[in-house]
Amino acid sequence: MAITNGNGRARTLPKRAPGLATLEEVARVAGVSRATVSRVVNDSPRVSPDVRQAVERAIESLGYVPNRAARSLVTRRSDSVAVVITEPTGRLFSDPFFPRLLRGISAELAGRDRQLVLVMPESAADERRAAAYLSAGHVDGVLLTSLHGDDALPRELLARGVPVVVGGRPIHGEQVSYVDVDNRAGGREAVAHLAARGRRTIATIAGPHDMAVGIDRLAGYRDGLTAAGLAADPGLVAEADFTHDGGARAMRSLLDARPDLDAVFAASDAMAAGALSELLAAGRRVPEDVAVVGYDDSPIAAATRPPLTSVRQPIEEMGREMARLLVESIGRGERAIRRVVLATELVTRASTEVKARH
Amino acid sequence: MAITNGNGRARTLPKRAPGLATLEEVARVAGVSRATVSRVVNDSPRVSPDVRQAVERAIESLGYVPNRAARSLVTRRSDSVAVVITEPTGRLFSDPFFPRLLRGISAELAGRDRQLVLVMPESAADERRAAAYLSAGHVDGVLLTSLHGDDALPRELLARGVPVVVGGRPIHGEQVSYVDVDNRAGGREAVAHLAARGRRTIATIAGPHDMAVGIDRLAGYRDGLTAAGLAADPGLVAEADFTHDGGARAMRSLLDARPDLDAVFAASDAMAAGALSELLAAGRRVPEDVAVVGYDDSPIAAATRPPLTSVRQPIEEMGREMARLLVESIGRGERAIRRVVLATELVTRASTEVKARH
DNA sequence: CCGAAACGTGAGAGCGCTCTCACAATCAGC
DNA sequence: GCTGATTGTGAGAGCGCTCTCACGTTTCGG
Repeated sequence: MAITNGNGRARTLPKRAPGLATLEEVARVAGVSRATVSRVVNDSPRVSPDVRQAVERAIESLGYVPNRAARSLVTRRSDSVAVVITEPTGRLFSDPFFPRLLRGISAELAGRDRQLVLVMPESAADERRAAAYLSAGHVDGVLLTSLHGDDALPRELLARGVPVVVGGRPIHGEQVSYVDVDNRAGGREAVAHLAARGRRTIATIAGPHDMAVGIDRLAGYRDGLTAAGLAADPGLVAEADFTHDGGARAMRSLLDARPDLDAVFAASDAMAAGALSELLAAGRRVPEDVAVVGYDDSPIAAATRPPLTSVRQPIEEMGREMARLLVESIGRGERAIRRVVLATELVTRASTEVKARH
Repeated sequence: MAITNGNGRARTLPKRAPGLATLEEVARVAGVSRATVSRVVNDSPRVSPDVRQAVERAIESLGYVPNRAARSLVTRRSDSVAVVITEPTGRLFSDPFFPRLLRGISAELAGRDRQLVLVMPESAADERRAAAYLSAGHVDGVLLTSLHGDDALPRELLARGVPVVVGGRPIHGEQVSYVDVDNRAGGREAVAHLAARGRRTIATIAGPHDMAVGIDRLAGYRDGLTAAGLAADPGLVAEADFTHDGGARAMRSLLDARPDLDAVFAASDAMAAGALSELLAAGRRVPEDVAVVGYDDSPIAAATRPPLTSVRQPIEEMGREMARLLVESIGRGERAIRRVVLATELVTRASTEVKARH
């Protein structure tokens, strides 16, 4: 008879799955104590070689796997790390940033035998719940991505003593470890590339001013202008929201303000694609009349006509680095702040290269 | 002095984080027994209203959060669910399928108070490790996506008694619960749309023959031809690998075989975009000479010129449904096989609509 | 108004593990 | 050969929780 409690779960204790031995059983088979088996399992050096071998054989024959819950209970470690992705919209779906980042994180954590717990709050209520969950010590550390400027989560977690590593420079200079790509250098390089090809009136479609990527890529654009000896003009700067349509709108306003522009650097490929559509609709040839550079080197960049020159970021690497920093910080138990900035790379395609005439 | 064991972790037991009360403390504050607090926490009906209220007040004042490890240890439940994403390449990065799916899964699990453990094996060794991990009872159930035909994982897990729900119809008709979108109906609808606009020589760029999505969308294409009274011609069918370049190559061979074709249905937006580039390069006008339909309704579809008519899939919904099926199956403890197929929707854009002349 | 059933609560065991401590055996130094 | 350190091992406590069982109290039919 199935009696259920308030949760609708069966009340009777399920039996341990067959084949799942306990430390106790391994100890009996190996003819040693539980403590010794535990030492073997945890790689303690204080075990004699022959005993170790006997235990390993017993483990093998019983297919023993440690019970994480029991271990967690006593060590007060969960050996799991949360990845929090709070993305209202846009970037989450418009390019493969998150899958790549997750892949990098996952690869690094798997190698260190840590679970990856994914948290994707959608509403403010979700975020509250997530914060409570993360603060409750259910995970050993937290990886945060795409903070919006006023995000209190990292502060809260740090205050609770939960190790945190952020992906992307936090905008308000919070005292927290982070890994970022060198967005500023990427922007600078993009503009240098355009200037080297003779472009003199280089516009930019910047990302939102309240996101570090938006700010940094714009700063890089300005650096690039300065380096090339070109004048900055507010009429050459438009802001959009990283989306295709936003990019198209921004392009329209740039064309209104400066019909003479001969290049555009967009802070995302989606925006660059939108700008490209708009340029072609306005009768400009790309790259002959206007060269276009995107950012992210996403699949969109290869799919447009002409394909887009774009700034590639080492996203998997960023994920790996985040995981590495976090696990090290957990292991050491210290809370030193570390910052890692990874280099970008410009990928050249037809949107900036005028074919030689012959 | 920091003494560390073989793991390089601090040996001394960390103190429980301040503010993290135990059941015991709550019981003391509320003036009841541990068992009663447990009942309140677990929504047992057998608690009198006044006692319940007292306990809830104590929980509130102490900021009590149950320790999952301790609970898991006794219930033999982890209240966590693994999501396994095994994607050699391509789909993981070419469209936002996985982020959306994860979002759907995450939303559903959060509402049911379950953790989402993400597993992304990259190598065969990773997969072995993942299989061992998942079989060891560390999670209550497993959500699998994008199986390659010969994947033994679902069988293994089922044999171990681990509940499994698969995303996407398994190709070999495995006896396993799954959620899929109606790829066949989507293909049929795409072709019907083209036929209704007077297209008579409709080609298709199919996905790989060893993936259910490839097979089903092609079957839908054939259904559509039959329904429209059009003849099937092997020269109108090309196979590609879901990528942009693959789509372009397939388009080239289709144009060679049937230069008279007036429409193409591609089984992914990336392939449709590749086909589009190729068509334009070959001097065909889209949609005037050749109409193009993609699949997935990904950002690529909106970014091409002209934008692509495409088949939209309810991906978040699919994730939610997968999570729902899994959690229900865990809760009931039964292993009945369930199948859910979700409807698609055709999103019409300029690649199939010739503007009326005036 | 009595006995039985239903209800609300507490005591206590024990989930599987790690870690401290105690102790026996071995080793080194003189 | 004795003392003292070092090493390998086991006994045992206890992490925080859930669940069974026992028991006192209320409810209710006859």
